[in-house]
Order: sequence, then structure tokens, then C-alpha cells
Amino acid sequence: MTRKTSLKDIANKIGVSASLVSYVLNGKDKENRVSEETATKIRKAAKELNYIPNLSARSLKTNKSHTIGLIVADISNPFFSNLARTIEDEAYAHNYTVIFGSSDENEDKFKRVLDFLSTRQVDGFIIASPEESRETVSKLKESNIPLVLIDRYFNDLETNSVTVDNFQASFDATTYLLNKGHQRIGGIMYDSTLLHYQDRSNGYLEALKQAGIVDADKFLRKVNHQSLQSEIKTEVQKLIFDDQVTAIYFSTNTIATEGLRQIRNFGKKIPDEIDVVAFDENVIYQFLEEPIPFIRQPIKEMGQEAVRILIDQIEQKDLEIKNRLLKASLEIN
Amino acid sequence: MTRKTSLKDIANKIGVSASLVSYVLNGKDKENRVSEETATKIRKAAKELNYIPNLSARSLKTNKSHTIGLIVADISNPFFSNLARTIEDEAYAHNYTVIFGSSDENEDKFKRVLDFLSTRQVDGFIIASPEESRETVSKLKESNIPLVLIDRYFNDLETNSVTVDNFQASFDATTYLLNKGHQRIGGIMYDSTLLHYQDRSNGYLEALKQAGIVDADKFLRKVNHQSLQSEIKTEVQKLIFDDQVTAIYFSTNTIATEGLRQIRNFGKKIPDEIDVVAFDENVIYQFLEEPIPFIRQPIKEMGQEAVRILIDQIEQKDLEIKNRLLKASLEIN
DNA sequence: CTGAAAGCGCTTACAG
DNA sequence: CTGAAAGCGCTTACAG
Repeated sequence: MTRKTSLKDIANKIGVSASLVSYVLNGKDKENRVSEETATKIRKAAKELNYIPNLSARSLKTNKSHTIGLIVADISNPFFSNLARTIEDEAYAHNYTVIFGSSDENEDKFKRVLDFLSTRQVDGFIIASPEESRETVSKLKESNIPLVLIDRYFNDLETNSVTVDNFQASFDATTYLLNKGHQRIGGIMYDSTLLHYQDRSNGYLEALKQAGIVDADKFLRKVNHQSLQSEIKTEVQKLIFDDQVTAIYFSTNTIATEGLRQIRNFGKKIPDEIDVVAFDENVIYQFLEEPIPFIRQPIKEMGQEAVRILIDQIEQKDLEIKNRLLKASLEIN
Repeated sequence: MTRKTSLKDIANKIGVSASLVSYVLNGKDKENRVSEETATKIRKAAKELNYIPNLSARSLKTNKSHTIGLIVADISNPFFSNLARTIEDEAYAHNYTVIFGSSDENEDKFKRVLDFLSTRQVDGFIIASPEESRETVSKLKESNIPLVLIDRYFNDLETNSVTVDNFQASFDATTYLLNKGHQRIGGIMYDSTLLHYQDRSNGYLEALKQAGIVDADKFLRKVNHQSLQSEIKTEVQKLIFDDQVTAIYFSTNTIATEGLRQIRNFGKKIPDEIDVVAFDENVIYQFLEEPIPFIRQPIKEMGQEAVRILIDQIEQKDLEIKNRLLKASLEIN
């Protein structure tokens, strides 16, 4: 295992100083008035010696790692893995690399992942913050490391964020059902303090209220993350048989998948007997008797925006705090 | 933005040398006979000053980054995102961090990602190599950086690998259909030079041959990655209506999803009119009239093994080349 | 038990 | 147009 070639090796080979090699290989030959001849020789030698810069050394000197830390709830969740993919692409395009960690929606784990990645000299973070993580994020912000929240956000915490208008999307989804004539519309949501989930509840409730429905929350059901399957089963059963709803709004991908299974499990036809709208796209929708309407989040745009905002701040091109609120659209087949 | 505290800050604060601080904070105080008293003072000061080691500096010195480069076909593909998750967990458990890139099954992109990550001082790679990448992987191997292939492999290229017995799994799946009395069994595969896909074809063919079926390959269909949807539609149609098959084996997740859609699209009942087995698990199977049998890959084990082998080699604990062939089991509900 | 020193491979202000 | 030098923050062999 031979040592990798360094700047100095190149410098020695052609008899110039390391400074010149550094300037040339970093494209700063013009501004440092390196002669074209020397520059050419350097580039040639670099190629011949198969030079790969040592980024640890560069990092140490410049205090920049060109690495973004991405923390999501779970990289194996399709929403987040798709987000990760667009973030990867955008980061690579800017010559940044992505290092990731999953918080499992758990504040403790989140803190550990954050600490771990902080050690790694990341230049900035893109974070989908879990419940109860306000303090941690607030501290992170105070440490002045660039930071963009994605998907989730906090009130009264001035940070960059890229989110979707969950309220409006839920409002639209519910309105769609109302417009089809439904009056008894169930809504299944996460029992969570995360604001973006609350926005979904509120959008649903507001649509019902504006339609003049009294006790708008009487068919709103909250389920827990940990006991999702059993709770959804119970709630779907109650909504259908006790509450006699004619439609249900499922406020997340996971809830929809389980909810749809249960509706069929209870022998009800979708959409004829129970009409349905879901948040997020899912392949399974194509395996129902009829494809159902769903809310599509602009995942690509979210990832791209987050990376752009972050890199602008890392490179100090734009330090203004940005809050991008993107639109999620209801897709009706 | 104040400068982060360094080893020297701690050393100065309590009036010792940086060496001692380094020893203590790296848990080498015993072996370097640092006095318990000094050690305690150092640990206390480190905590007070909120010391975070600069890993770039450490990397530069030790030539180790404690970072693993993961290259898959596409991080947003469920198989790979699940794999990524187990790799993340196992890496974190060993104090390693994961940096990733997607090759899009494209050799050029693969090379670019590899070059890009190589620059980042990764200690080793876990790679799901795309078609035509033999040369690139071979060169990488010669550069002596630790490397584990996952999911895919090459003949006559001695590298660590963690793969699944695709031949046996396909054989089992096909045998399952044969045992149910099917004689005309279609098989839809990728048209690919990747060996693990060919193993799947071969397992299917071998099962048919052993069952005494002549022209075993007459219902074997190969489809292209890029025009998957239309080709599968055509092939499913031909298999059902021209070839009168009574069962189909779908050799990947993606092929199965589209294939199942098409069977239903052509009005055939699963499994009564067309029986089916698929490679890989998928939520959609629960949305069919009856859940179908499928081959489950031991994703967690694959990820864990790959990380363990890699780290053993990085840390030179075990330099022997390892080829782990794991079993994928047929799940029948 | 402790400290001084070298050096990892870069970048960059400075001098000429 | 070019070179010498300092220094980023660590680790570690060596001396005492």
C-alpha cells in the first residue's frame, strides 16, 4: 500500500513550490498570476500521479468539510428516502456530500445522532426534527451552524425551513370529499405535538366548519405511532359501523396503508361504500378497485430548496433566514 | 461565532500538556500512566468547555476518518433504503458514520460517485455495483482500500461480498409452483448481465429442468430496466393469452409490482387463474385478493455482516477475504 | 507520570 | 510570477 500522492510530490516532481500547485489545482491560478506554462505542467503532473486531494487536510485548514448532515426520522421510510435522494443529487451538484442519520422520531436518539454528526465537521444540517426536540434544535441554532428544517418546523424559532402547506392540503382534501356530497367524514391523524401534523388536523376541521358542519371534530380520531395497526383497526371499525361515516381522510402514508387494508377487511368497497382521500402517494393506491385521490408533496422541490438555502448560508452568499412554504397538490385520477 | 475549544484550550486551562489531554480523552490514560488526578481534571475541563474533537485533524494525523462510503443503485429504492438503514445502525454502533451515493445502475455515474467519495477520506466502501463496473471495482480493490460488495458480485474477482443465494431462492420459488401442480410457469427477469439476476434465471430454469420440463426456457422472459412498464405489459399478456401459463414467477420487487398490476388489468384472478410468486417483500401483496408467497431477503443480516466485515478489515482485525452467502427464504402465508 | 516536538497535507498572507 | 513559512488541531514516539 503506497502512500497517496500529495501536493508536495507534484511540486517536487516538477520543481515548483506547493503553493503554486495548490493555486492551480484549485483553479486559482489566474487570480494568483501563475504562468500558463507552469499551470499546464502542474495539471499534467497531477494527472500522471493520480493526485487526489486530502480533504481532511483541507478541512482542517479551511474549517469547511463540504459535507451536509441529514437527519430524518427513518431513512427507510419512503418519504424520507425519496427526500434523501433529491438532497443527494442537489448536494452532489454543488460538490457537497451527504452523511445521514435516523432519529426514529425519538428525541434522545436525535440528540445522539446530532452529537455524532457534529463531531464530523459537517458544514450544516438538514433536519426533520422529532417531537420534543425544540430545545435541541434551538441550541444547535445558537451554535451558529447553518441549519434548515425540513418537513417539520417550530413556532417562534427563527430558523430556515422548507415545509409544505399541510393545512391547505388537508383543507383541500376534505373539501373534495365535502363537494362530493359527504357530510360524515372521518379523519385519522397522528396523536402528535408535531405542528405539521396538527396543521393537517386543523385543515380538516376548518374545511368541515366552513361547510357548516357542527361538532366538526366528532369524527376526528388520533392514533399513536407505536400501536398504529391495532388503533387504526379499532378506529376504522368505529367510524364505519358506529359513526356511519361515508368517507375517511387518512392524514399520512402509513395511516392510509393500514386504514385502506382495514376498510377492505371490514368488507367495505372503496370508494362506493367508503370514500377516501390520503396524504402522500403510494403504489398500493393502484391496487385498489379504483385509484384514490391523494395529496402529492413536492419532494424534489423540497430537497432542492433545502440544499440551496443551506449551501447559500454555508458559503455566506445569503444569510437571511428563509421560510419556504411549498404547495402540496390534491391529485385526482 | 466563537472558536471551538481545542485540546490546547483544555491543556492551558489546567496547566498540562496537550499530550496528556489527548491520552485521557481517548481513553489511553491508563496505558500512558496518566495520574488519576490529572485525568479527572482533564475530563472535567473538557466537559466544562464543551470540547468536541476536530475529526479532520485526527483524520489527517491517523489517516482514518471513521466514515464508510455506501454506494447503491438508488437510495430511494425500498430495498436499498432498508439496507442503508441497517448499515447506518451497525456503523453507528461501531462509531462509524455513513456517507452515501446512488449510481442509478449506471457505470459512469458509479465511477463519478466513487471518485467523489474517495476524495472524502472514507475508510472503506460498501458497494452494490452496477453493470459493467467490473473494471472499476477491480481497480478500487487494487488501491487496497477495504471494500465489501453487497447484493451483487463478480466472478473471478476476489473481494469481500455479502450476497444472497439467489439461485436457491429462485429454485425454491419455482419448485413451490411446480409442487402445486403447475406445468406452464412463466418467469419474468431483468435482461441484465448482473450475476445475481442471472442466478435467479438459472434457479428458475434448473427447477423446471429437474421437474422434467422440456424447453424449460420457453416461458422465460427478459425485460429492460428502462422500458419496464410497457415490456411487462406485453410479456404478461403473451404469457397469459398466447402461452397459456397458469403461474408466473416475478424475479424482483419492481417487476412483481408491475406484473401483478397487469395480471389484474387483464382481468385474471390471483392466484386462482394465475398463480404467482415474487422476489422480495412488498406492502402491495396485502392488497391482493389473497396475499401471495414471496422470497424474503435477510436485509438486516446483510447490512450487519457487510459492516462487520468492512470494519474488521479497516481496523485490520481480520484481513481474510470473506464471501458470505446468505439464505433467502420463501414465505408462504 | 509529564512535556516538548514533529508532522499529517493542505491554504494563504506575505515578501520579493 | 514564484517560494518560504506559518498554522489549522490533532497523535504519538521519545526523552526525562
